[in-house]
Amino acid sequence: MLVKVPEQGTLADIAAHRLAHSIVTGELAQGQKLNEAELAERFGMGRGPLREALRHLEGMRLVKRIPNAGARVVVLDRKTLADLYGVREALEGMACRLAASQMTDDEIAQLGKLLDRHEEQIKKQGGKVYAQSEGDLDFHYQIARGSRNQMLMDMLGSEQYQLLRMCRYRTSRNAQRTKPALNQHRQIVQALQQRDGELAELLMRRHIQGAWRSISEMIDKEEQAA
Amino acid sequence: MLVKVPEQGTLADIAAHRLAHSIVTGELAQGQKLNEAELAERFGMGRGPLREALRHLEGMRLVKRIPNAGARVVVLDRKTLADLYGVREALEGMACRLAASQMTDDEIAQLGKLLDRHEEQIKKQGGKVYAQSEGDLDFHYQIARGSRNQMLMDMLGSEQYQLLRMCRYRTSRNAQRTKPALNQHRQIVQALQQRDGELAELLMRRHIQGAWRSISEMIDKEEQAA
DNA sequence: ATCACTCCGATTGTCGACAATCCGTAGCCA
DNA sequence: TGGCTACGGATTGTCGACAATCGGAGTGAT
Repeated sequence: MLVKVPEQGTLADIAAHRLAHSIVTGELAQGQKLNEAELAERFGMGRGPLREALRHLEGMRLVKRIPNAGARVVVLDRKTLADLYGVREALEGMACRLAASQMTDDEIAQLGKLLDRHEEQIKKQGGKVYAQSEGDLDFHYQIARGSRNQMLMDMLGSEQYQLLRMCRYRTSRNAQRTKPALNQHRQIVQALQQRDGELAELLMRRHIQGAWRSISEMIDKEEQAA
Repeated sequence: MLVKVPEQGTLADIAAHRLAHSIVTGELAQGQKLNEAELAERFGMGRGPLREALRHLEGMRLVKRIPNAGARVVVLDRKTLADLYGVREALEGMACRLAASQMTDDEIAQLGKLLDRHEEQIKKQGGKVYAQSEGDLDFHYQIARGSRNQMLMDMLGSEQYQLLRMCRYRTSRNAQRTKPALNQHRQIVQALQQRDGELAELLMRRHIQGAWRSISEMIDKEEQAA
Protein backbone atom coordinates (compact mmCIF):
# COMPACT_ATOMS: atom_id res chain seq x y z
CA MET A 1 0.00 0.00 0.00
CA LEU A 2 1.10 3.48 -0.71
CA VAL A 3 -0.17 5.07 2.42
CA LYS A 4 2.36 4.53 5.12
CA VAL A 5 1.18 2.29 7.90
CA PRO A 6 -0.10 3.91 11.11
CA GLU A 7 3.53 4.44 12.00
CA GLN A 8 4.76 3.33 15.36
CA GLY A 9 7.03 6.37 15.56
CA THR A 10 6.58 9.50 17.61
CA LEU A 11 3.23 11.02 18.37
CA ALA A 12 4.12 13.93 16.14
CA ASP A 13 4.50 11.57 13.20
CA ILE A 14 1.22 9.87 13.97
CA ALA A 15 -0.51 13.21 14.23
CA ALA A 16 1.02 14.33 10.95
CA HIS A 17 -0.32 11.27 9.16
CA ARG A 18 -3.76 11.49 10.69
CA LEU A 19 -3.98 15.15 9.89
CA ALA A 20 -2.74 14.61 6.37
CA HIS A 21 -5.38 11.94 5.89
CA SER A 22 -8.12 14.13 7.26
CA ILE A 23 -7.09 16.97 5.00
CA VAL A 24 -6.74 14.85 1.90
CA THR A 25 -10.10 13.21 2.36
CA GLY A 26 -11.76 16.54 2.95
CA GLU A 27 -12.74 15.66 6.49
CA LEU A 28 -11.05 18.93 7.30
CA ALA A 29 -12.38 21.46 4.85
CA GLN A 30 -10.14 23.70 2.81
CA GLY A 31 -9.30 26.89 4.57
CA GLN A 32 -10.53 25.56 7.88
CA LYS A 33 -8.79 26.82 10.95
CA LEU A 34 -6.87 24.20 12.89
CA ASN A 35 -7.21 24.65 16.60
CA GLU A 36 -4.21 23.19 18.38
CA ALA A 37 -5.88 22.42 21.69
CA GLU A 38 -8.90 20.84 20.07
CA LEU A 39 -6.88 18.65 17.72
CA ALA A 40 -4.50 17.64 20.49
CA GLU A 41 -7.45 16.51 22.57
CA ARG A 42 -9.01 14.64 19.68
CA PHE A 43 -5.77 12.77 19.05
CA GLY A 44 -5.20 12.19 22.73
CA MET A 45 -1.85 13.93 22.94
CA GLY A 46 -0.32 17.14 24.17
CA ARG A 47 0.02 20.25 22.10
CA GLY A 48 3.77 19.85 21.68
CA PRO A 49 3.72 16.89 19.30
CA LEU A 50 0.78 18.39 17.49
CA ARG A 51 2.63 21.61 16.85
CA GLU A 52 5.51 19.61 15.43
CA ALA A 53 3.07 17.80 13.18
CA LEU A 54 1.71 21.11 11.94
CA ARG A 55 5.24 22.25 11.12
CA HIS A 56 5.66 19.07 9.17
CA LEU A 57 2.45 19.58 7.23
CA GLU A 58 3.47 23.13 6.58
CA GLY A 59 6.55 21.78 4.84
CA MET A 60 4.29 19.52 2.79
CA ARG A 61 2.20 22.57 1.86
CA LEU A 62 -0.91 20.95 3.26
CA VAL A 63 -1.41 23.72 5.79
CA LYS A 64 -0.43 27.34 5.90
CA ARG A 65 0.77 28.85 9.13
CA ILE A 66 0.54 32.46 10.14
CA PRO A 67 2.54 33.48 13.21
CA ASN A 68 0.30 34.18 16.17
CA ALA A 69 -2.75 33.32 14.14
CA GLY A 70 -2.63 29.58 13.84
CA ALA A 71 -2.69 27.17 10.95
CA ARG A 72 -5.31 26.74 8.26
CA VAL A 73 -5.84 23.98 5.74
CA VAL A 74 -4.48 25.07 2.40
CA VAL A 75 -6.99 26.08 -0.26
CA LEU A 76 -6.54 24.49 -3.66
CA ASP A 77 -7.67 27.27 -5.94
CA ARG A 78 -7.38 27.14 -9.67
CA LYS A 79 -4.03 28.87 -9.83
CA THR A 80 -2.46 26.59 -7.24
CA LEU A 81 -3.62 23.50 -9.07
CA ALA A 82 -2.44 24.87 -12.38
CA ASP A 83 0.99 25.49 -10.87
CA LEU A 84 0.99 22.03 -9.36
CA TYR A 85 0.20 20.31 -12.63
CA GLY A 86 2.82 22.39 -14.38
CA VAL A 87 5.50 21.29 -11.97
CA ARG A 88 4.22 17.76 -12.08
CA GLU A 89 4.53 17.70 -15.83
CA ALA A 90 8.18 18.69 -15.63
CA LEU A 91 9.06 16.34 -12.81
CA GLU A 92 7.12 13.29 -13.91
CA GLY A 93 8.30 13.78 -17.46
CA MET A 94 11.83 13.74 -16.18
CA ALA A 95 11.08 10.70 -14.03
CA CYS A 96 9.73 8.88 -17.08
CA ARG A 97 12.77 9.69 -19.17
CA LEU A 98 15.11 8.42 -16.47
CA ALA A 99 12.96 5.39 -15.74
CA ALA A 100 13.26 4.32 -19.36
CA SER A 101 16.96 3.79 -18.88
CA GLN A 102 17.04 2.87 -15.22
CA MET A 103 14.21 0.44 -14.55
CA THR A 104 14.88 -3.26 -14.83
CA ASP A 105 12.90 -5.34 -17.29
CA ASP A 106 11.28 -7.00 -14.35
CA GLU A 107 10.14 -3.73 -12.85
CA ILE A 108 8.61 -2.66 -16.13
CA ALA A 109 6.82 -5.99 -16.38
CA GLN A 110 5.51 -5.44 -12.85
CA LEU A 111 4.22 -2.09 -13.99
CA GLY A 112 2.34 -3.80 -16.80
CA LYS A 113 0.75 -6.19 -14.31
CA LEU A 114 -0.27 -3.26 -12.18
CA LEU A 115 -2.16 -1.91 -15.17
CA ASP A 116 -3.78 -5.30 -15.71
CA ARG A 117 -5.14 -5.27 -12.18
CA HIS A 118 -6.17 -1.72 -12.74
CA GLU A 119 -8.07 -2.61 -15.90
CA GLU A 120 -9.82 -5.46 -14.20
CA GLN A 121 -10.91 -3.16 -11.43
CA ILE A 122 -12.39 -0.77 -13.97
CA LYS A 123 -14.22 -3.52 -15.81
CA LYS A 124 -15.53 -5.03 -12.62
CA GLN A 125 -17.00 -1.78 -11.58
CA GLY A 126 -16.59 1.92 -12.14
CA GLY A 127 -17.98 2.41 -8.67
CA LYS A 128 -14.79 2.38 -6.70
CA VAL A 129 -13.39 5.43 -8.38
CA TYR A 130 -11.22 6.08 -5.42
CA ALA A 131 -9.41 2.81 -5.84
CA GLN A 132 -8.71 3.86 -9.38
CA SER A 133 -7.17 7.06 -8.25
CA GLU A 134 -4.98 5.33 -5.75
CA GLY A 135 -3.97 2.83 -8.37
CA ASP A 136 -3.15 5.64 -10.72
CA LEU A 137 -1.03 7.29 -8.08
CA ASP A 138 0.65 3.99 -7.54
CA PHE A 139 1.53 3.86 -11.20
CA HIS A 140 3.05 7.31 -11.13
CA TYR A 141 4.90 6.57 -7.94
CA GLN A 142 6.41 3.41 -9.32
CA ILE A 143 7.78 5.37 -12.24
CA ALA A 144 9.22 7.94 -9.89
CA ARG A 145 10.95 5.11 -8.07
CA GLY A 146 12.19 3.84 -11.38
CA SER A 147 14.02 7.10 -11.99
CA ARG A 148 16.46 6.15 -9.22
CA ASN A 149 16.57 9.83 -8.30
CA GLN A 150 15.92 10.01 -4.59
CA MET A 151 15.10 13.71 -4.59
CA LEU A 152 12.59 13.23 -7.37
CA MET A 153 11.02 10.37 -5.47
CA ASP A 154 10.75 12.50 -2.37
CA MET A 155 9.18 15.38 -4.21
CA LEU A 156 6.70 13.30 -6.15
CA GLY A 157 6.07 10.87 -3.33
CA SER A 158 5.89 12.76 -0.12
CA GLU A 159 4.97 16.25 -1.11
CA GLN A 160 3.04 16.64 -4.29
CA TYR A 161 1.51 13.27 -3.81
CA GLN A 162 -0.56 14.50 -0.89
CA LEU A 163 -1.77 17.57 -2.72
CA LEU A 164 -2.61 15.38 -5.65
CA ARG A 165 -4.65 13.01 -3.56
CA MET A 166 -6.43 15.99 -2.09
CA CYS A 167 -7.24 17.18 -5.55
CA ARG A 168 -8.45 13.74 -6.55
CA TYR A 169 -10.88 13.62 -3.70
CA ARG A 170 -12.38 16.86 -4.76
CA THR A 171 -12.77 15.76 -8.33
CA SER A 172 -13.22 12.03 -8.00
CA ARG A 173 -16.83 12.21 -9.07
CA ASN A 174 -16.00 12.11 -12.74
CA ALA A 175 -14.71 8.70 -13.66
CA GLN A 176 -14.91 9.41 -17.35
CA ARG A 177 -11.22 9.77 -17.71
CA THR A 178 -10.24 6.41 -16.29
CA LYS A 179 -10.24 4.57 -19.59
CA PRO A 180 -8.27 7.04 -21.70
CA ALA A 181 -5.91 7.40 -18.76
CA LEU A 182 -5.37 3.65 -18.68
CA ASN A 183 -4.59 3.64 -22.39
CA GLN A 184 -2.07 6.38 -21.89
CA HIS A 185 -0.52 4.41 -19.09
CA ARG A 186 -0.20 1.43 -21.38
CA GLN A 187 1.48 3.54 -24.01
CA ILE A 188 3.94 4.78 -21.44
CA VAL A 189 4.80 1.27 -20.32
CA GLN A 190 5.31 0.34 -23.94
CA ALA A 191 7.73 3.22 -24.40
CA LEU A 192 9.57 2.11 -21.28
CA GLN A 193 9.83 -1.43 -22.62
CA GLN A 194 11.35 -0.05 -25.78
CA ARG A 195 13.71 1.99 -23.63
CA ASP A 196 12.60 5.09 -25.47
CA GLY A 197 13.05 7.76 -22.82
CA GLU A 198 12.16 10.68 -25.04
CA LEU A 199 8.89 9.11 -26.09
CA ALA A 200 8.09 8.07 -22.53
CA GLU A 201 8.62 11.63 -21.35
CA LEU A 202 6.48 13.02 -24.12
CA LEU A 203 3.66 10.60 -23.39
CA MET A 204 3.77 11.29 -19.68
CA ARG A 205 3.68 15.03 -20.25
CA ARG A 206 0.68 14.68 -22.50
CA HIS A 207 -0.96 12.38 -20.01
CA ILE A 208 -0.60 14.96 -17.27
CA GLN A 209 -1.69 17.78 -19.54
CA GLY A 210 -4.80 15.77 -20.32
CA ALA A 211 -5.46 15.20 -16.66
CA TRP A 212 -5.14 18.92 -16.04
CA ARG A 213 -7.56 19.78 -18.82
CA SER A 214 -10.03 17.37 -17.30
CA ILE A 215 -9.61 18.82 -13.84
CA SER A 216 -9.72 22.32 -15.19
CA GLU A 217 -13.05 21.78 -16.91
CA MET A 218 -14.48 20.35 -13.75
CA ILE A 219 -13.41 23.39 -11.80
CA ASP A 220 -15.06 25.58 -14.39
CA LYS A 221 -18.32 23.73 -13.93
CA GLU A 222 -18.07 23.95 -10.18
CA GLU A 223 -17.43 27.64 -10.31
CA GLN A 224 -20.27 28.13 -12.75
CA ALA A 225 -22.61 26.23 -10.48
CA ALA A 226 -21.61 28.37 -7.52
CA MET B 1 18.73 40.53 -0.24
CA LEU B 2 17.75 36.99 -0.74
CA VAL B 3 18.35 35.78 2.76
CA LYS B 4 15.30 36.54 4.76
CA VAL B 5 15.85 39.08 7.46
CA PRO B 6 16.43 37.78 10.99
CA GLU B 7 12.70 37.40 11.19
CA GLN B 8 10.85 38.85 14.09
CA GLY B 9 8.49 35.89 14.12
CA THR B 10 8.44 32.99 16.51
CA LEU B 11 11.53 31.60 18.17
CA ALA B 12 11.12 28.46 16.14
CA ASP B 13 11.42 30.49 12.95
CA ILE B 14 14.47 32.28 14.23
CA ALA B 15 16.06 29.01 15.24
CA ALA B 16 15.28 27.52 11.83
CA HIS B 17 17.00 30.40 10.08
CA ARG B 18 20.01 30.40 12.33
CA LEU B 19 20.38 26.66 12.01
CA ALA B 20 19.95 26.81 8.26
CA HIS B 21 22.65 29.46 8.09
CA SER B 22 25.01 27.44 10.27
CA ILE B 23 24.45 24.37 8.16
CA VAL B 24 24.82 26.14 4.83
CA THR B 25 28.03 27.85 5.85
CA GLY B 26 29.47 24.62 7.14
CA GLU B 27 29.67 25.89 10.70
CA LEU B 28 27.80 22.72 11.46
CA ALA B 29 29.63 19.95 9.66
CA GLN B 30 27.83 17.48 7.45
CA GLY B 31 26.58 14.48 9.33
CA GLN B 32 27.09 16.20 12.66
CA LYS B 33 24.69 15.27 15.38
CA LEU B 34 22.42 18.05 16.53
CA ASN B 35 21.90 18.02 20.27
CA GLU B 36 18.62 19.63 21.16
CA ALA B 37 19.52 20.78 24.65
CA GLU B 38 22.85 22.21 23.58
CA LEU B 39 21.41 24.10 20.61
CA ALA B 40 18.51 25.38 22.66
CA GLU B 41 20.93 26.75 25.20
CA ARG B 42 23.12 28.33 22.55
CA PHE B 43 20.11 30.06 21.01
CA GLY B 44 18.75 31.03 24.37
CA MET B 45 15.42 29.28 24.03
CA GLY B 46 13.62 26.19 25.23
CA ARG B 47 13.71 22.87 23.50
CA GLY B 48 10.16 23.20 22.22
CA PRO B 49 10.75 25.85 19.58
CA LEU B 50 14.03 24.21 18.66
CA ARG B 51 12.31 20.91 18.00
CA GLU B 52 9.84 22.69 15.75
CA ALA B 53 12.74 24.28 13.90
CA LEU B 54 14.31 20.87 13.38
CA ARG B 55 11.05 19.62 11.92
CA HIS B 56 11.08 22.56 9.58
CA LEU B 57 14.64 21.88 8.48
CA GLU B 58 13.76 18.25 8.01
CA GLY B 59 11.17 19.36 5.49
CA MET B 60 13.85 21.42 3.75
CA ARG B 61 16.04 18.31 3.67
CA LEU B 62 18.79 20.11 5.54
CA VAL B 63 18.67 17.65 8.40
CA LYS B 64 17.66 14.04 8.69
CA ARG B 65 15.76 12.88 11.72
CA ILE B 66 15.76 9.40 13.14
CA PRO B 67 13.10 8.69 15.78
CA ASN B 68 14.60 8.37 19.22
CA ALA B 69 18.04 9.03 17.84
CA GLY B 70 18.02 12.73 17.12
CA ALA B 71 18.76 14.81 14.07
CA ARG B 72 21.91 15.00 11.99
CA VAL B 73 23.01 17.46 9.37
CA VAL B 74 22.42 15.98 5.95
CA VAL B 75 25.45 14.73 4.03
CA LEU B 76 25.77 15.93 0.47
CA ASP B 77 27.34 12.94 -1.18
CA ARG B 78 27.89 12.66 -4.89
CA LYS B 79 24.63 10.87 -5.58
CA THR B 80 22.55 13.40 -3.68
CA LEU B 81 24.11 16.29 -5.52
CA ALA B 82 23.69 14.54 -8.84
CA ASP B 83 20.01 14.06 -8.08
CA LEU B 84 19.71 17.66 -6.99
CA TYR B 85 21.21 19.01 -10.17
CA GLY B 86 19.04 16.74 -12.23
CA VAL B 87 15.90 18.05 -10.60
CA ARG B 88 17.21 21.59 -10.84
CA GLU B 89 17.73 21.20 -14.53
CA ALA B 90 14.13 20.20 -15.04
CA LEU B 91 12.66 22.85 -12.76
CA GLU B 92 14.83 25.77 -13.73
CA GLY B 93 14.48 24.88 -17.37
CA MET B 94 10.75 25.03 -16.94
CA ALA B 95 11.03 28.29 -15.03
CA CYS B 96 13.04 29.78 -17.86
CA ARG B 97 10.55 28.72 -20.49
CA LEU B 98 7.69 30.22 -18.53
CA ALA B 99 9.64 33.34 -17.68
CA ALA B 100 10.18 34.00 -21.38
CA SER B 101 6.47 34.54 -21.78
CA GLN B 102 5.59 35.87 -18.36
CA MET B 103 8.22 38.37 -17.35
CA THR B 104 7.67 41.99 -18.18
CA ASP B 105 10.18 43.84 -20.33
CA ASP B 106 11.12 45.82 -17.30
CA GLU B 107 11.86 42.75 -15.25
CA ILE B 108 14.07 41.36 -17.97
CA ALA B 109 15.90 44.68 -18.16
CA GLN B 110 16.39 44.52 -14.41
CA LEU B 111 17.86 41.08 -14.84
CA GLY B 112 20.34 42.51 -17.31
CA LYS B 113 21.36 45.17 -14.84
CA LEU B 114 21.85 42.51 -12.20
CA LEU B 115 24.33 40.86 -14.53
CA ASP B 116 26.07 44.20 -15.06
CA ARG B 117 26.60 44.58 -11.35
CA HIS B 118 27.69 41.00 -11.27
CA GLU B 119 30.27 41.56 -13.99
CA GLU B 120 31.63 44.60 -12.29
CA GLN B 121 32.07 42.64 -9.12
CA ILE B 122 34.03 40.01 -10.96
CA LYS B 123 36.26 42.57 -12.66
CA LYS B 124 36.85 44.43 -9.45
CA GLN B 125 37.97 41.35 -7.72
CA GLY B 126 37.61 37.62 -7.98
CA GLY B 127 38.18 37.53 -4.27
CA LYS B 128 34.62 37.71 -3.08
CA VAL B 129 33.63 34.48 -4.68
CA TYR B 130 30.86 34.09 -2.21
CA ALA B 131 29.23 37.27 -3.36
CA GLN B 132 29.36 35.86 -6.84
CA SER B 133 27.58 32.77 -5.76
CA GLU B 134 24.91 34.72 -3.99
CA GLY B 135 24.53 36.92 -7.04
CA ASP B 136 24.22 33.86 -9.19
CA LEU B 137 21.54 32.47 -6.93
CA ASP B 138 19.83 35.80 -7.13
CA PHE B 139 19.79 35.51 -10.90
CA HIS B 140 18.25 32.09 -10.79
CA TYR B 141 15.75 33.12 -8.19
CA GLN B 142 14.61 36.11 -10.23
CA ILE B 143 13.92 33.81 -13.14
CA ALA B 144 11.97 31.49 -10.88
CA ARG B 145 9.92 34.50 -9.84
CA GLY B 146 9.46 35.37 -13.46
CA SER B 147 7.76 32.05 -14.08
CA ARG B 148 4.77 33.26 -12.06
CA ASN B 149 4.42 29.70 -10.80
CA GLN B 150 4.24 29.92 -7.03
CA MET B 151 4.99 26.28 -6.45
CA LEU B 152 8.05 26.48 -8.63
CA MET B 153 9.20 29.54 -6.76
CA ASP B 154 8.75 27.78 -3.44
CA MET B 155 10.64 24.73 -4.56
CA LEU B 156 13.52 26.59 -6.13
CA GLY B 157 13.55 29.31 -3.51
CA SER B 158 13.00 27.80 -0.15
CA GLU B 159 14.07 24.24 -0.49
CA GLN B 160 16.64 23.52 -3.11
CA TYR B 161 18.06 26.95 -2.69
CA GLN B 162 19.44 26.09 0.74
CA LEU B 163 20.98 22.85 -0.43
CA LEU B 164 22.47 24.73 -3.33
CA ARG B 165 24.02 27.34 -1.10
CA MET B 166 25.39 24.55 1.06
CA CYS B 167 26.95 23.01 -2.00
CA ARG B 168 28.38 26.35 -3.07
CA TYR B 169 30.10 26.79 0.22
CA ARG B 170 31.78 23.48 -0.11
CA THR B 171 32.96 24.19 -3.61
CA SER B 172 33.35 27.93 -3.56
CA ARG B 173 37.11 27.71 -3.76
CA ASN B 174 37.09 27.41 -7.50
CA ALA B 175 36.09 30.66 -9.09
CA GLN B 176 37.10 29.52 -12.54
CA ARG B 177 33.58 29.08 -13.69
CA THR B 178 32.38 32.57 -12.89
CA LYS B 179 33.13 34.03 -16.31
CA PRO B 180 31.64 31.33 -18.51
CA ALA B 181 28.68 31.27 -16.17
CA LEU B 182 28.20 34.99 -16.63
CA ASN B 183 28.25 34.58 -20.38
CA GLN B 184 25.65 31.87 -20.16
CA HIS B 185 23.55 34.12 -18.01
CA ARG B 186 23.77 36.83 -20.63
CA GLN B 187 22.70 34.43 -23.32
CA ILE B 188 19.72 33.44 -21.25
CA VAL B 189 18.69 37.05 -20.75
CA GLN B 190 19.01 37.56 -24.46
CA ALA B 191 16.70 34.64 -25.13
CA LEU B 192 14.24 36.04 -22.64
CA GLN B 193 14.32 39.41 -24.38
CA GLN B 194 13.52 37.67 -27.64
CA ARG B 195 10.73 35.84 -25.85
CA ASP B 196 12.17 32.57 -27.04
CA GLY B 197 11.11 30.20 -24.30
CA GLU B 198 12.45 27.07 -25.91
CA LEU B 199 15.87 28.57 -26.38
CA ALA B 200 15.87 29.99 -22.87
CA GLU B 201 15.06 26.59 -21.44
CA LEU B 202 17.74 24.92 -23.49
CA LEU B 203 20.34 27.46 -22.41
CA MET B 204 19.40 27.16 -18.79
CA ARG B 205 19.57 23.39 -18.89
CA ARG B 206 23.00 23.54 -20.45
CA HIS B 207 24.08 26.10 -17.91
CA ILE B 208 23.10 23.84 -15.07
CA GLN B 209 24.63 20.82 -16.72
CA GLY B 210 27.84 22.78 -16.99
CA ALA B 211 27.68 23.73 -13.35
CA TRP B 212 27.20 20.12 -12.42
CA ARG B 213 30.16 19.00 -14.49
CA SER B 214 32.26 21.59 -12.74
CA ILE B 215 31.08 20.50 -9.32
CA SER B 216 31.43 16.88 -10.20
CA GLU B 217 35.07 17.28 -11.21
CA MET B 218 35.77 19.05 -7.98
CA ILE B 219 34.26 16.23 -5.98
CA ASP B 220 36.41 13.80 -7.90
CA LYS B 221 39.52 15.73 -6.93
CA GLU B 222 38.42 15.91 -3.33
CA GLU B 223 37.81 12.19 -3.21
CA GLN B 224 41.11 11.50 -4.87
CA ALA B 225 42.91 13.65 -2.34
CA ALA B 226 41.24 11.83 0.52
C1' DA C 1 39.20 -13.74 23.73
C1' DT C 2 34.53 -13.21 22.40
C1' DC C 3 29.91 -12.81 23.10
C1' DA C 4 25.89 -11.65 25.75
C1' DC C 5 23.71 -9.46 29.42
C1' DT C 6 22.88 -5.71 32.60
C1' DC C 7 22.91 -1.43 34.23
C1' DC C 8 23.62 3.59 33.85
C1' DG C 9 24.13 8.05 31.79
C1' DA C 10 22.58 10.81 28.20
C1' DT C 11 19.25 12.20 24.96
C1' DT C 12 14.85 12.33 23.04
C1' DG C 13 9.75 12.41 23.55
C1' DT C 14 5.88 14.19 26.08
C1' DC C 15 3.08 16.80 29.11
C1' DG C 16 1.03 20.53 31.84
C1' DA C 17 1.21 25.26 33.17
C1' DC C 18 2.44 30.08 32.34
C1' DA C 19 3.26 34.23 29.44
C1' DA C 20 2.56 36.84 25.18
C1' DT C 21 -0.27 38.00 21.49
C1' DC C 22 -4.31 38.64 18.78
C1' DC C 23 -9.42 39.15 17.65
C1' DG C 24 -13.83 40.74 18.82
C1' DT C 25 -16.73 43.50 21.67
C1' DA C 26 -18.29 47.06 24.22
C1' DG C 27 -17.98 51.58 25.58
C1' DC C 28 -16.65 56.34 25.04
C1' DC C 29 -16.01 60.68 22.73
C1' DA C 30 -16.26 63.87 18.91
C1' DT D 1 -23.76 58.12 14.09
C1' DG D 2 -19.14 56.95 13.19
C1' DG D 3 -14.78 55.80 14.62
C1' DC D 4 -11.34 55.21 18.10
C1' DT D 5 -9.84 52.98 22.42
C1' DA D 6 -9.74 49.89 26.12
C1' DC D 7 -10.90 45.62 27.86
C1' DG D 8 -11.73 40.32 27.94
C1' DG D 9 -11.68 35.91 26.16
C1' DA D 10 -9.47 32.78 23.44
C1' DT D 11 -5.54 31.04 21.12
C1' DT D 12 -0.83 30.70 20.22
C1' DG D 13 4.03 30.72 21.88
C1' DT D 14 7.23 29.25 25.40
C1' DC D 15 9.26 27.02 29.26
C1' DG D 16 10.58 23.64 32.77
C1' DA D 17 10.05 19.04 34.55
C1' DC D 18 9.02 14.16 34.00
C1' DA D 19 8.84 9.71 31.46
C1' DA D 20 10.52 6.68 27.76
C1' DT D 21 14.07 5.16 24.98
C1' DC D 22 18.69 4.42 23.19
C1' DG D 23 23.89 3.83 23.20
C1' DG D 24 27.73 2.31 25.61
C1' DA D 25 30.63 0.81 29.49
C1' DG D 26 31.41 -2.75 32.40
C1' DT D 27 31.01 -7.48 33.93
C1' DG D 28 30.67 -12.22 33.73
C1' DA D 29 30.21 -16.77 31.49
C1' DT D 30 31.53 -19.91 27.83
